[in-house]
Amino acid sequence: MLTSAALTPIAVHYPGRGAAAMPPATRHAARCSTCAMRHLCMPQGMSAEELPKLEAVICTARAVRRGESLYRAGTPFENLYAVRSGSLKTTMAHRDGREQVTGLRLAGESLGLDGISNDVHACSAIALEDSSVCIVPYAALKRLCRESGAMQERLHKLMGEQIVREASQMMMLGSLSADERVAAFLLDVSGRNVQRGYSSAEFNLRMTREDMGSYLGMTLETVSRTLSKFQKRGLIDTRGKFIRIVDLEGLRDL
Amino acid sequence: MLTSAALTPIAVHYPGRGAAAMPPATRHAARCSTCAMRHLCMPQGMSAEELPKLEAVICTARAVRRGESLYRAGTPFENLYAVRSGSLKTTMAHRDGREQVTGLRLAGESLGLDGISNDVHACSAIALEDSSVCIVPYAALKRLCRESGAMQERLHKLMGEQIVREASQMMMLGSLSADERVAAFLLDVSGRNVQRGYSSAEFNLRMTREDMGSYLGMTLETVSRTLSKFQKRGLIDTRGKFIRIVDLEGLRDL
DNA sequence: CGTTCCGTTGAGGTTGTTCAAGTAATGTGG
DNA sequence: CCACATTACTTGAACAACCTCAACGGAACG
Repeated sequence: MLTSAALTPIAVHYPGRGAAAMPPATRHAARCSTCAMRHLCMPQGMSAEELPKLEAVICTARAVRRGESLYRAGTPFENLYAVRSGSLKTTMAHRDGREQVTGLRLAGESLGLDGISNDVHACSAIALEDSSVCIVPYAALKRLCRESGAMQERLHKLMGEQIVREASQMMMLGSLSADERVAAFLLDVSGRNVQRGYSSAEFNLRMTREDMGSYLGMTLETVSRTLSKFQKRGLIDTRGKFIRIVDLEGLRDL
Repeated sequence: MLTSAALTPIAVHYPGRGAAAMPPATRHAARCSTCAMRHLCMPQGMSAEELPKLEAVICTARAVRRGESLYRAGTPFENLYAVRSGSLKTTMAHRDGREQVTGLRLAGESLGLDGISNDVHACSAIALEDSSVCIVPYAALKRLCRESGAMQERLHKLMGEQIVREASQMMMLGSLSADERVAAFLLDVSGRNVQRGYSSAEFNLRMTREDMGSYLGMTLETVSRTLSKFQKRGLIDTRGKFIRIVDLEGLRDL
């Protein structure tokens, strides 16, 4: 769990700015070993002698500006990533060019597993705000996994988690109404914020209404109308991309 | 790729009966090392000395009767499985009890990865016909993966494939019309048949219309109407659960 | 400070759902 | 092996949820 104070301000106190608002010194202090990477790289039970190897492998950082892609569908897969600050969306395209948002990654979460099956990325990853990621060369990580059972376990869990998360998303798309989907999405983001040590009630969702709609299988207009409706009912309080959940139970009950 | 002649009749020549139609002797002959397990367990590049270890770990079989569950959501995760004959669906439930079909597994495909993240299964797996699976104890497989890079690679690819498959399914649910979804589904099953050495044009889909609807995010009535429409247009030829694809290109063009 | 992108809201249309009835398959016990 | 019970599939008609098109106000950004 990411509880490092260094990252907290990014999401909570500088909601409109992202990583850019964090002073460079702080940014530098938030090295992988003390921040988001915990989640990917610091399984409990990793021995003192394994840790340095791990850090040697993983700790290269990369900045991605808002709108830029970290990787593109169809390009060779080489690295996994952990979001250090900011947030990204993953998208997938049809033959006919239609694109859909398939995922949202917040600070502390991992990225890039879609490339493992074919050595080519199946999705594109695009920054929703100026962000920074840790680069984890897959080949090196694989080697490490053969040396360390804890590391192997961690990687398996990461993949397993994504499998379950995507299955839940399929369920959501397949059997929930528009209202239910929006509510479930807000609760999901809220829950992930709690996991990462942030507020469950307030957050900045850097996706546009169109991104949300694409992710939730509906149009941007329906997203907007649904959020307005929730607001009228006193369930949430929204001002553009900033969202406060007022009645969490109310959202859960649909 | 599963090309064993022993399995072919199951899907092609005994469409109405499933594994039950195969004589017991044949069934016994179709041991893991020669059949479905290839896909899970016989990565290219596995050395002669690794192979026996592998077989020692994986080759326990289990029969699952139509309608029975191989595992249930919420039960402890211990094994992965490879479908040896027959087919299963995976389902996931909401808090409120609503169930949705989240996957279809044909002979040669793997099953159970949904349990890795939490050591508890997230889905249930239910046989669509009398089926048989190979049991692969996860703990033993993990050990093996640390000894064999090829095995590690294979497991990673399996998980990666499921991640990509589920992302595609999300796309389908999120942005395709009912017609497109049904067509995509038929093409998907057709393609998987080809991969497994069967006919791309003819197959028995043991799911009910309700299962398909649940999987595709629509009602059973819409599935039925859509299939009827495709039939009228000369795209497919259906008689209950048996489906022949007449105009593959036509389906691709929507 | 203008331009572009984003968000909101309304009116009307379409797709897919719901409810209902009837028919075909499947499985079971006699 | 047949008659029956059950489950699965098909089709129709009315309705609702969501989409499309359109117009406008506001925020973000160079």
